[in-house]
Amino acid sequence: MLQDEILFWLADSEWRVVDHIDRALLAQLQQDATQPYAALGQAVGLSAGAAHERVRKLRERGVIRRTAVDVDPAAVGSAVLAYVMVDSTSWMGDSAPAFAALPEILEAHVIAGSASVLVKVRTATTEQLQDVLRRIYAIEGVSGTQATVVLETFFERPLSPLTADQT
Amino acid sequence: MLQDEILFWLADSEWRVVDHIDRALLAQLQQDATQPYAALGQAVGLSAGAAHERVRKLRERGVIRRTAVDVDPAAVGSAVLAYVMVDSTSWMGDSAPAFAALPEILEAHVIAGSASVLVKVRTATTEQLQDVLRRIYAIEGVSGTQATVVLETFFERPLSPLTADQT
DNA sequence: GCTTCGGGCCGATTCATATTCGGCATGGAT
DNA sequence: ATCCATGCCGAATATGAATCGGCCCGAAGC
Repeated sequence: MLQDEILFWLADSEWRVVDHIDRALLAQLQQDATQPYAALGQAVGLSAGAAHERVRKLRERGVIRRTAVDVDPAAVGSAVLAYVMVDSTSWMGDSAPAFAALPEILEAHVIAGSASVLVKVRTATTEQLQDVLRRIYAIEGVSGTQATVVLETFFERPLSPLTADQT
Repeated sequence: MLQDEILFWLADSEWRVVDHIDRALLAQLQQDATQPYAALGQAVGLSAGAAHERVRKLRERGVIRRTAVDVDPAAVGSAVLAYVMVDSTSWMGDSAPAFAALPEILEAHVIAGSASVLVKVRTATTEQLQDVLRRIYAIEGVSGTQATVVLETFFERPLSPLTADQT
């Protein structure tokens, strides 16, 4: 029945449907993408073949963007996490490449509010964090930075496909 | 040679080594964890069996925490992204479960600075965001919130294991 | 109301890949 | 100098991915 399904209108004028079974599959695959399709199917009440086909289509449609491993930051030498509010004197809308050029920057967003860009940074030490701030400051249009250092991370988790349930 | 390797001293008094080949493997697996071990091995100059063994150990040691799919937030109805600074009147160190209980909260960190907790939130609409703020406000000890709405995301990417290269 | 068509699921088959294993080479320690 | 541990290779085996034909709907058209 259609009420169980969520419909999305996309820019390319195409309807895409993600029903509750797809959501359950996505939730499973966010937990563990290495489990066999047989187990996956059983978890959502489908045969292995049907589960495989649905997952294939979710990939094809771009709902699943990719499959990747989750690496412990501390294990590869990035123990310091900070969020940086970036102030600017000019329009930052085209500055994405400048931020992307700094590998320590994990996320960069244009935000509403007094600052104009918010970035998430991971480094090995606070000295390296300072160096990243210096390089951010060197970006065209940047007039200032305000760093917030994380003392302890409660948790970081993926988006739950099961919660958001209205159009 | 030892100079090529990064050594980490861990709390449990055990040395763990992540050398440059491990880093290359991690980088590959962050790009695409579905590729066969044969391709993986070729990418780093190892046989499939050796690559398999290294990856197995990286999982065992917890360097690889899990393998998961990356889901497009918009496709499952979470188009609004916001960061929320949470002010409090008391020690928030034990409040992790209270934040974790809200599924729309993707990250929660204790921070240095005027606010005490920083959370990342995804919802379908701004109305739902407001509801999340209301629920955050209801958490014991929370005295105020300050939300910053993201207008455009430049990028979100995984930590690069190749950059952080000093102890 | 009946027929046709398209979509989705199932179950089995085939094929690719993961996983395991024995053997060899290297480097460090006794 | 020898022993031992570690890591790699290449092959054998087991497992699961990917494919395919057939069946069962529900919707659209006659």
